[in-house]
Amino acid sequence: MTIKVAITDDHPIVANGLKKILDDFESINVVAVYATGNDMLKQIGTSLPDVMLLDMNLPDLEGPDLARQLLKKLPSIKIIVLTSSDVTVQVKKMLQIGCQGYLLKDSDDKTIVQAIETVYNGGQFLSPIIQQQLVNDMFKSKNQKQNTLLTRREKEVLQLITQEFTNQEIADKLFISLHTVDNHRSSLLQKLDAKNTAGLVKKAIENGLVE
Amino acid sequence: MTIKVAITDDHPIVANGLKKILDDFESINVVAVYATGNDMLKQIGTSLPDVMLLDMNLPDLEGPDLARQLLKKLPSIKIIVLTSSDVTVQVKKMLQIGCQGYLLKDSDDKTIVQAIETVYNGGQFLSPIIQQQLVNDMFKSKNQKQNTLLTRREKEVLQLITQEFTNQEIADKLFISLHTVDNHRSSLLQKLDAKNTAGLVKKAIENGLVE
DNA sequence: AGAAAAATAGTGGGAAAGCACTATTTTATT
DNA sequence: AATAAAATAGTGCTTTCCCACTATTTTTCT
Repeated sequence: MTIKVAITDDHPIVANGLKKILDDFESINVVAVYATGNDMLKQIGTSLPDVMLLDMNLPDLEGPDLARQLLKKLPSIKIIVLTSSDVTVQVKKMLQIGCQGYLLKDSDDKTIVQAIETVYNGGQFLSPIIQQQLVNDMFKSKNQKQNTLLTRREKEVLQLITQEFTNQEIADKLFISLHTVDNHRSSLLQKLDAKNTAGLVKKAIENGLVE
Repeated sequence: MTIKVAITDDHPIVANGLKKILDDFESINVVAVYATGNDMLKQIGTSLPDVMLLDMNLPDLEGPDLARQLLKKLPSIKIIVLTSSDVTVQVKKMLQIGCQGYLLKDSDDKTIVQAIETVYNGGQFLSPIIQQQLVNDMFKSKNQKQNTLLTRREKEVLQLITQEFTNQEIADKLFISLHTVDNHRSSLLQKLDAKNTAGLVKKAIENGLVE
């Protein structure tokens, strides 16, 4: 029994490195390596892997979107998200979509193989640090806010704020009223636990919402 | 003639992947892989590589410090900085210290090998994108501001701004008047070419003035 | 010692951000 | 089809930010 694994990562070092690491294991067969989300979606039909190692931060498509589309095409595929960031908000989102694993890039060979085998057998695998963070997060959110997830519009507004636009300029750009922008801004301050613009920008950068 | 190469990177996937990639080339011999800066410094005497592939963002030591210490121990070693960020300020710093190469992690196998061979033969190697950015940066700085240098007080104020303090709060903290803080803030806006608080925070983070 | 740069403090005014609300319409989700 | 979430828009108000000045004192450098 060999597990068919595919890799999607735009960093050749990571992608090729992973492939070489996995090639050493007899139980695993790397059937494809993709550099972009679109490449992967187009060609996935020919490789039909059991497990996909998916980088969160691809240049062309956002992680959650890509995962959703992939699952639509191959509903039985197991996705392990590969990332160097450990932002719990993103982890939650990916798990909600239906990903079975979440690995930080500083995992060693054995952990990766273990993760692949676990999800292949119907299990779930999270990097220990992430698991811990999720638990901590649950405790926190019970006491305070469960709504750390930003909406589409809030993200747009936040991004424009980091680009040094004023509320009025943002309103013009999005064809909405100044008041609406102000409202979004207030929600952002609340959700991100920030005091002012400075805090918003910091959180935006921390959460990878900039550039 | 084989080139002795060592790797220092805290991400096992990257480190092991790199090793496996380089093992395929006969002209290169990977003599050591280190996960932390301190490990590397301690054990570097036994491996004595010609070229070091050095990750910028190690958990224990800052990139510039580590490079300096490494060069003190092995003055003839060639260092290629490996990074996923392409912040020109950091690139400049590392080159100034005496690193010979700067590679983005999304370089492919051949580029990496080429970089190793180039620096081994006394040359310099930069990822094309970085090279371009450095050139652009030079042009910019010649046309406009040579005064990107912030004063002691300006840096203090900027740091407090990123910590979400208001001008009044900053004034109280530094035992100066609100007006003085306001003045520093204005200089910061000018010097950093920012429009507002959002811009200040972005620049502060870009230039590594936060945390 | 003298010049230059930095830090200090001020006035006055306009623009922007932030807060606390209410309220309607549109979009998702089930 | 019903409910919840998100997006929209508003009022009124206060605080903070940003700008353009002037001006004095303190540090730093040559």
